[in-house]
Parts: sequence; C-alpha cells; structure tokens
Amino acid sequence: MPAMPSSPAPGGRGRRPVDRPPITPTGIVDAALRLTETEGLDAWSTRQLAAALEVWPRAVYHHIGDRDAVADAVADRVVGMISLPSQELAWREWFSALLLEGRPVLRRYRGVARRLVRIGPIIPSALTMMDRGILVLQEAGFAEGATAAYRYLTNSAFTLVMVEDDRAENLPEARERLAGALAAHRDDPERRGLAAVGAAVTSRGTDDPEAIAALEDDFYAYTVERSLDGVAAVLSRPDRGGLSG
Amino acid sequence: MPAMPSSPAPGGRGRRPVDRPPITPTGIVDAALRLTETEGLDAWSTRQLAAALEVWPRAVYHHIGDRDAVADAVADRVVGMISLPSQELAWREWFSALLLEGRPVLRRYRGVARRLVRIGPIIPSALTMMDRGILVLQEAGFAEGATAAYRYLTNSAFTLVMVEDDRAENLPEARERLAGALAAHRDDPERRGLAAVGAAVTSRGTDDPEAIAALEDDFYAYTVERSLDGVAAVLSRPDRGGLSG
DNA sequence: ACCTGAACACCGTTCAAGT
DNA sequence: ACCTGAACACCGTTCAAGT
Repeated sequence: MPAMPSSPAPGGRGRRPVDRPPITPTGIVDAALRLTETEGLDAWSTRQLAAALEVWPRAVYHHIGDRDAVADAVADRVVGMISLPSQELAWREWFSALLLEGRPVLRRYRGVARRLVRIGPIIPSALTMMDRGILVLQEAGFAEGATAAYRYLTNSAFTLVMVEDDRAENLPEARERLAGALAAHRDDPERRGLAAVGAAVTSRGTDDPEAIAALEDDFYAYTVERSLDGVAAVLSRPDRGGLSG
Repeated sequence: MPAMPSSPAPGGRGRRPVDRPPITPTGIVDAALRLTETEGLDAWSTRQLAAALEVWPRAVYHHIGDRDAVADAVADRVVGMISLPSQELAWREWFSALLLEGRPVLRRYRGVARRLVRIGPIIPSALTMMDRGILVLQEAGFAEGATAAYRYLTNSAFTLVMVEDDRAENLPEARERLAGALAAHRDDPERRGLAAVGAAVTSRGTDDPEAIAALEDDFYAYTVERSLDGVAAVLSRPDRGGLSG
C-alpha cells in the first residue's frame, strides 16, 4: 500500500471496492447533511466528506463541484424541511408559526442559518418561503412595504439562530468566561446597569444546560414578538410603510 | 540562507534587524487592526500578521497568545471606537444614535460585529456600552425588561451589520447570481410574491455600487426603527415587558 | 465517466533551541 | 525574555494519469 502524505485513505483500504455503486450528487448531499448535523456546516472538511463516502476528495468535485456547491445543496435541503404555515392564517400568526417552527430545524443543522441569511435568494427552497411570506404580507395590506417587512422578520429570527449557532461552537471554557464577566458586576455600585444583568444571570443556573436552553427559548420568543410588534407599527402609520427613496 | 518550507520569511530577509525594538502586545494589535481593515477579521492569518511585524509566527504567541486572543483585542479596540450617546437623551434617541453611529465603525472592520454579538460580555468596551444602555432603559421605565430590550436592540442592528459583512465577502459572481435569482421572477404569474421583489430589484440599479449602498442604508435604518417600535410596544403593555419565567 | 494518487499552496499551533 | 527555524497535523483545490 502506497503512502498517502496529503490525503486520508478513503475508508482505510487502498482502493474503493469494485462492487460499490458510483457515488451520486444525492449521495454526496446525504453524507454532507449527516456531517452537518454532527459537526456543523462550517466544521466538516471536503476531506472528511470524501472519507465518509470512501472516495478521494477529487471524486466529490467531479459530481457536484467545490465545497460551496455542496454547502449550498445542504442549505437547500435543510430550508426545505421547514414546513410553511397555511396561507389562510393572518400575517402575524403565519410569521409566528414560520419563525418558531424554523428554529429547531435550523439549529439541528448548525451553520445553515448563516448561509440562509447570506445567500437566501439562490437557495430554491428559500425563494418558495419568500414568495409565500410576501403574499401573506401583501394581502394584509403592507403594499410596497411587504418586501422590507419580510426581510426584517426573517432576518430578526434567523440571525438570532445564527448567533445561537456561533455560541454553541464556543468551548465550555469560553462559556464560563462569558457568564463570569456578567456575574462579576452583580454588586458593582459603579456599574448599576451591568449589576441588573449580573443579578439576572446568577439567579438562574448558569451551568445547567436545560436552564440555559430555556433562557434561549424565552429570548427567541421575545425577539419574534418584538419584531412582529415593530412591523405591526407600520400598519397604523402607513406613511412609514415602505423604504424611503 | 536556509530554506523555509513551512513559514514565510519574516520581511523577506533571513533575520530581524538587530536595531529594531522588540514587538509589543500594543504593536501586535495595531498591525492586526490594519489587517482587519483591509482583509477582515476572519481573513488574515497568523502568518500574515507575523510577516507584517517582520517576525516568525511564534513571536506573536509569546506576547499575546493564539489567534483568538489577538482577535478579541482587535474587537475591543474597534468597539471602543463607537462613541456612546449622552445619557441625557431619551431612550429611543439614545439607541437610535448608538446603532446608527456604530454601523460605519463596525463595517470598517469587517468581522468585528460577529465577534461582538458572539462574545460581547468578555469585550471590556462592550460591557461599558451595555452598562450605559441598560441604565437608559431602566430610567425609561423598562424595569426587569431592560436587559432583554438591550440585547434585542443591539442584536437587531449588529447582526444586520454581520450579514452585511458576510455579503461583502461574496465574490462579484455570487452577487450577480443573487440579484439575478430575484429578478428572474419579475413577471412570473405563478410567484406573485417574488414578482414584487423582482420589480423592486430591477427598478434600481443592481450593478451600481452606490445604489446598492443606498439600499443597504435604507434597510438598516428601517431595521433600527422597527426594532425601536417593537420595544416601545412593551412600554404600553407592561404585562409583557420582561421575559417569562 | 469516474476515480486514484499525488501535489500545490496554504492554515494554526507547538517543539526545541539559540542569543 | 525574546525570537528563530522547523515541524506537526491539518486545510481546499487541481494536476495528470489510470480503468
């Protein structure tokens, strides 16, 4: 067996067994989806993906293209998993359902939220979501303000998922430094604003993962509600409904 | 001169001139700040930073530590450049000023916004900003809701800067695909929601950088206003002011 | 058409040693 | 104390060749 100085051996044995069928674009995305679930979209390498498929990295390029092409396909699959609410719901309920149901799907595949907000329009399933959402807003009377409102509502929620994904990537040591930095000012008379945060942080468990998850759930729901309130405000002030210019 | 198989030559010559003073933590952050301005916080490498200082990579580790430590110091410098509004302003004006003035600073140093929303509490200058902001909200009557409102307002604006940074990283080719994907549905009767976006996109110049910047400015201002509206809504409904639990 | 095997030009970090 | 020079264990992508 030859030495492999710059690539991991695909599957550990020298050559792909002859009885195995050729890899396919669908199979590549299946494997990338599994890696995204365990590692996150930005954490797996093309070499890991190739190893999972038991081929050399070059084979993946032959079927789909570079890392970005694979990641785009993964994002399309994941966004397609988000079920779109019924078009008969009122706009506020429609978006509330979409954003609350979208979070667990996106969080399961860390890094997809970032890609969604970055290149949404070239993700086919995101275009479908956008079409439905804008229709709902148009029918609710948002007129020219519908596109800005759509982008604002989805950005608010999905960028928060992106931040949650980023923080999940933090090492335990970094998480402790974060909680500690806030708790340190709990009784600081010079920084009465931070003292309030410190008190809030220390009153709940900062080490219990379930307590932290509950805090994240609450702040996500708060974010969705405040953004819906913010957009609702333009309906009562139609002069400010669209973007200027 | 010996071969350097795994590191660039610092400064191109074999050895650092004896007359140069030793590098310092401050000098390292100065150089990293310049690289962040030209390349973005995530785009420069420790090797590039070392080359700019005309030392071998190991020397940087000796004075500050790893890449994360340098990036944290850069983020602290940049956030410290954001001037805090007068504490005498009303809460809405205070946040409007902070978020509108914070954007150009953060965009000048791409990637810092992401780090700010990810590890804010361990960035000293971000803690100062947080202390002031929460005081302003407390004095405006937000009570226990002040910390959630602070996080919501700063997240809304700074995560949008993060998305703008990400999109600035897109290659021209990817930017065209994005605009094209929306414009493609301009006259699509099957997708009336997307048609509205397509029309809006094609009515303005999609290639003129100034027109694109103006659209981004408008949407940022819209985002800030909607978030302020969303938070203002809790003042009139005090039962929903804080987070549940 | 599909894939191998190796290479190219990079990373971040750490080793042991030198002055 | 400060820094060199080299190494370790990785990256994404591309080359030329094999079946």
